[in-house]
Amino acid sequence: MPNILIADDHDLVLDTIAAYLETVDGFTVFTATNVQDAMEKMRGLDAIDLLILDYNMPGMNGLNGLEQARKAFPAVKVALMSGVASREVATSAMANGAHGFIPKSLTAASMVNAIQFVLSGERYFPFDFGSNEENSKPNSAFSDLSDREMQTLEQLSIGLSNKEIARKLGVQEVTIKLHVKNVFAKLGVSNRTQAALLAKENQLF
Amino acid sequence: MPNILIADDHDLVLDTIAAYLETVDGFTVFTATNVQDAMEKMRGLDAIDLLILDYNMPGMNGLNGLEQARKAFPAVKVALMSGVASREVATSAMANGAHGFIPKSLTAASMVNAIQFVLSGERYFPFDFGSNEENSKPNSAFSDLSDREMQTLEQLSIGLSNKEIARKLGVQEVTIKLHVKNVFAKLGVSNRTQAALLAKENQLF
DNA sequence: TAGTCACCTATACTAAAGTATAGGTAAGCC
DNA sequence: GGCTTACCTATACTTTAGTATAGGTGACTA
Repeated sequence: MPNILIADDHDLVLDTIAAYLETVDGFTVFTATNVQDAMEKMRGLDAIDLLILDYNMPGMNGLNGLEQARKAFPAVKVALMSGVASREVATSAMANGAHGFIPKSLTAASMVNAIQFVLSGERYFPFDFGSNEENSKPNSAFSDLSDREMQTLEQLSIGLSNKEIARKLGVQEVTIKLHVKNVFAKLGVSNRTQAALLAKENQLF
Repeated sequence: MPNILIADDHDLVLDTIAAYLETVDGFTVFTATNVQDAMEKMRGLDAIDLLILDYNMPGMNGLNGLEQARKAFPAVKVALMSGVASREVATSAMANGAHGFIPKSLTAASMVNAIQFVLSGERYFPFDFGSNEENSKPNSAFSDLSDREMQTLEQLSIGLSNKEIARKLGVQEVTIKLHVKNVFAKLGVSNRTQAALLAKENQLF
């Protein structure tokens, strides 16, 4: 019953996935090799239930391809697929209207499950995805911080001013300014907003 | 093929879900009405592939029941099910070794999908779960922003300075300062860091 | 046509943020 | 004892951030 259009510039990947999906239930699978090709075939076929887009593909330009497809065919469910994308990319894809994100590390059976999820109206996001790399990177940067610098960063990440932080930690404002400067240097950022965002992204507090 | 033990203290819920799952493929379903009952039946049956625990059930004590089951039967996959739990509870359940979290708001078909996901070795977590309450509040605040104010907030949320934002939007720095001030007032914050964090929390960009 | 709203700019100012340099204290280590 | 490190403070300075007030444009609307 469901018609699926899958777009990937690697023919080998495209063909094997398409072949596998064809063996499932009543899936009918169409293929494309880039975004423009996909859009044209969407217009031609007119009965696609799910569009699967490879993230690293000519015409995608980050999430532009996703946006483009969503605008042109608001009724069609769109899932992104990638072998390399970061968790950040994946979540922002979901935030931008994707109905699912399919990492290529999924088993074939799980991929079918994910697709059926999306087809049934749910949204699919792999729970474990990307929690490894990003939990190893930050530690190396944040672990350089001394105790006081960490405390300063914590208060800074609530949006407090230097003066407020100073009062809270029981020291002079100049001292906080010093800590703040050191935190910037160690984290490689250039102002407090960036520092706060970095801390938030790595869920330090 | 797969044997499933489902535990819930509401007989009506328990029976209907069990009956529905029995109709699927080759599922064999067993039932229990509390944690102790479930543990005893696990020992007796000895061939359970998946244990589904209701979060609000005698003997659960928050996530204690989950922990108990995980320790006694490390090889058995455990999923939590709940109609009321917060997103926080759900994520901490996952962090404590649950293989899946099933909100009772799922459709029956989606529940089967989720179960099959877990049975195949993946972990399932509903993507949208708990994002309603927290996304309803902010919209009322953020929707007050004009186009330019929204664009300013977006750049501000990357950690750019007023000067950089001005260059990027092709206007004078004073203009950005004006927008920034208005954004603060509309969002009810007192500096750019707080504004950026608020935007991040609500996943605006 | 008068009113409203979003937008942009200008001038002027106060407050905070951020940088730089110097120096002092205490604790731990080879 | 000399060395390092984390910590705190001081003075002095430049740069942003943030506030306030005033004015101009164009678009849309009662």
